[in-house]
Amino acid sequence: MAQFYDTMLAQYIKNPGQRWLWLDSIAEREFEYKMISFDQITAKKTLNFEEVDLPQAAIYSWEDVYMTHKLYQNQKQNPYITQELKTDWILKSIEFPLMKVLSKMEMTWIKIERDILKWLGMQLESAIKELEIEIFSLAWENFNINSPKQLGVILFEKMQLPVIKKTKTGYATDEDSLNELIPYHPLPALILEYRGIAKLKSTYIDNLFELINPITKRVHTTYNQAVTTTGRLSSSNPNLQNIPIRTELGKSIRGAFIPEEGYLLLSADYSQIELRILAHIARDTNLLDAFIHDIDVHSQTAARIYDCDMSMITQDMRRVAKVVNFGIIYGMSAYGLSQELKIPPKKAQEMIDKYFNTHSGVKAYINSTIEQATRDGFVTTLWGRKRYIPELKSGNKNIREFGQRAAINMPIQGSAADLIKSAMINISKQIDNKRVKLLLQVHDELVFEVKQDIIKETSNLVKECMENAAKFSVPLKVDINYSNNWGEI
DNA sequence: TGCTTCACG
DNA sequence: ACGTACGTGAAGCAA
Repeated sequence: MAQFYDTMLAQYIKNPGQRWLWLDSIAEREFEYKMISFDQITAKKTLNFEEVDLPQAAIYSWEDVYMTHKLYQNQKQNPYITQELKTDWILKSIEFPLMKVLSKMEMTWIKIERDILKWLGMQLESAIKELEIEIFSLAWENFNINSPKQLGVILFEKMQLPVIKKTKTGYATDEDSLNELIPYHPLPALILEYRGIAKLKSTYIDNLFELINPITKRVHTTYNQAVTTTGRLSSSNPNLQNIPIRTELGKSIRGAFIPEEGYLLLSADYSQIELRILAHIARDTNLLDAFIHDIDVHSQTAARIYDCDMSMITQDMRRVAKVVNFGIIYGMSAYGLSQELKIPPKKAQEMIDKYFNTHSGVKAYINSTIEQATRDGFVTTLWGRKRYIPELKSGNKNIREFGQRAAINMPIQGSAADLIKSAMINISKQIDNKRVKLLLQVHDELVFEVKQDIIKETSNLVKECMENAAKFSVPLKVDINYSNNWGEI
């Protein structure tokens, strides 16, 4: 088997925070060499050979080959990549093999039922029209509802509604602000409804429609392997990692994603993966206990925060605890929690104190991570993926505190990314590519297209692979679902 | 191009 | 006193 190497991925692993990973930027930075750009050799940005300056084009081609090789040599001698074994390991054991998995996923594509999408689009179109009429009559004039600027004038000047908060450029009209205005006037609620529908239509129906290949009836996404600072993938054109799911209307859009005739869509998602990883890294007694004994972790956290028995926990207490658990992973402040829960900052602070009093492992993890990150200038995942955080040394308190939150989050989010990447590589080696196709990765979820008659054994294989992708001090749990569309999964 | 808003994990 | 939860990508507006 031929050796694989990719200079861009190596550069990414060396420092995922670097903004420009394209060869020309790296050549300029590392070798102080300015490469000829594509635009420079083609007058009209097309590959029309009559308009190409051939001697220039020859140099252009040579540069691509030569600079790639030069960079390769440079990386091979770089003490960073040769001496730091773990970083080298990430590259060889995760990123290079993953490259082949992703390329297969990109070439497979996912099928879309055009008629469902078209029908939904028409429904939304008429809903939007009706809302427009209602909004314009309440505002006593026609205006562009999509323009935050024009909307601000209507709400805060014409209607004299109280200004909740401001942005750099004017009045804030985001969801939170509009929600607070609901008691004063019927307009804000209608605007929110309009926005929700308009957003779904333009981003997830109109755009998606244009990206369907008329012959194959499929869309293909691009997986970006070298963009995030934590090691996650991202997806674009279209972004299939943010297809709606949280509302009924959103879910109906997922219903248009269907499998090939004779196949089913199989979805496998890690349950509470980031909290499990936190339990493992922080060795927190409470979290370990919850996952080892398969106790609902949010209810358990609620019992600690409210200092009561698990049997006393209401739905609302559990909801609050869930917000706290997420907040911990993001390094939240009392203020942030108070905003999220719409409670006074003082109450939020009490809740956080209570959490840290009962979760000393998590508290110690946060403190030691910030200390280590500030000392070393970087954090790592369990697999050794690295992220530099220069913000930690900033003289600006806000920037510094942002660095601390990023330092708390990256080892958790990044380890989850490493984990699912390993699972993807493993699964790909074990499936029959004609009958089982990996289509999507959505951070903690994998979606496959599976021939109907082997759905049971494939489910088991995928579950096994994902749950055993790492040996942690807590078990990993994967939920499996399959259906004839992505909406019912 | 930058900003605002909002979809997802 | 100050700003305030991590990581993304896309659409639409305004300049």
